[in-house]
Amino acid sequence: MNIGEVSRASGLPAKTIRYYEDIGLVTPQRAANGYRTFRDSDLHKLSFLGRARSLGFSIEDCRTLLALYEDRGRASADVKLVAQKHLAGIEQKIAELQQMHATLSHLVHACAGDNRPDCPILADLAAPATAKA
Amino acid sequence: MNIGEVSRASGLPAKTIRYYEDIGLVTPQRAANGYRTFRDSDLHKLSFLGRARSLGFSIEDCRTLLALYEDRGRASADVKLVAQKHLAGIEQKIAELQQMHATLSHLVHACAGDNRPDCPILADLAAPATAKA
DNA sequence: ATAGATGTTCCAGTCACTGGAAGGTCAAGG
DNA sequence: CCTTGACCTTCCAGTGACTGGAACATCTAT
Repeated sequence: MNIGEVSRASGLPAKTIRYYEDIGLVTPQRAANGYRTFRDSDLHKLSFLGRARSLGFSIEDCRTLLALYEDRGRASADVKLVAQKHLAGIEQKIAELQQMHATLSHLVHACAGDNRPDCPILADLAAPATAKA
Repeated sequence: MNIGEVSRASGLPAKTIRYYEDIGLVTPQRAANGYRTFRDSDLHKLSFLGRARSLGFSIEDCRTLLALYEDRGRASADVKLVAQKHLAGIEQKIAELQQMHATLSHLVHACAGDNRPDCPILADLAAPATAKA
């Protein structure tokens, strides 16, 4: 398979696939004309990567997960640990975003949004330490 | 005030303050020795920026908000629009993260986490389109 | 005089791509 | 045989918002 075909099959942009080769996540073979030639196993890896990335795993996590996937003697505990750490990171990000959301939605609600200059949003940004509402 | 003092007062790292000068968000004066000299208004701006950034506004949003803040003839509607767009972005990110969280926590839960190789997490990553649970 | 804290600039790296330029290769149609 | 268009190649630069570090100047206190 050429890169266009694996791109369609994996859902990953060709640019991304080349990048993954660059950083050593896949190692397609080369045809005589210089074109990359992907085996089924390469496509499989790329799909794995696409799915792991879509769950928010970092590239380094993906590298680890891929290595574990290919290690038939792995301990599932190792996989679980990677996933749990990532899960904790996600939870933290959600909490941060929810905090922002609470503050911002409160401010947006309080803002008239008309043609007058008075604006509680700007007032809040300008006066951080002040108690509000 | 020198950069160290405004750094302590604003809570922003000196590096960040220099960066903000680089991109034109603040324009401190210079003393004869080449040191940056910050006025109260500069510190005020930096605090504003720090707070806006902590609410997740992009640098470009911050630039807009700062301009609106300093425009006494602004319409609060303009401010509100910026905030609402940002709020929508936050809501989308939260939704994405919650989707990831749901999938991942399900998988983590299903994984024994022992020294055997069988692992539903890897199984899921390897078989994306398959129904699970 | 000197030590240590503070300041300066500039360059490079982060993360995971993404865009674009400049050019080689291939299959189909005239 | 030639051209057109789709596909492929490499390489360089940019994204966002800093952050780290090197190499050097300046200030403050002893």
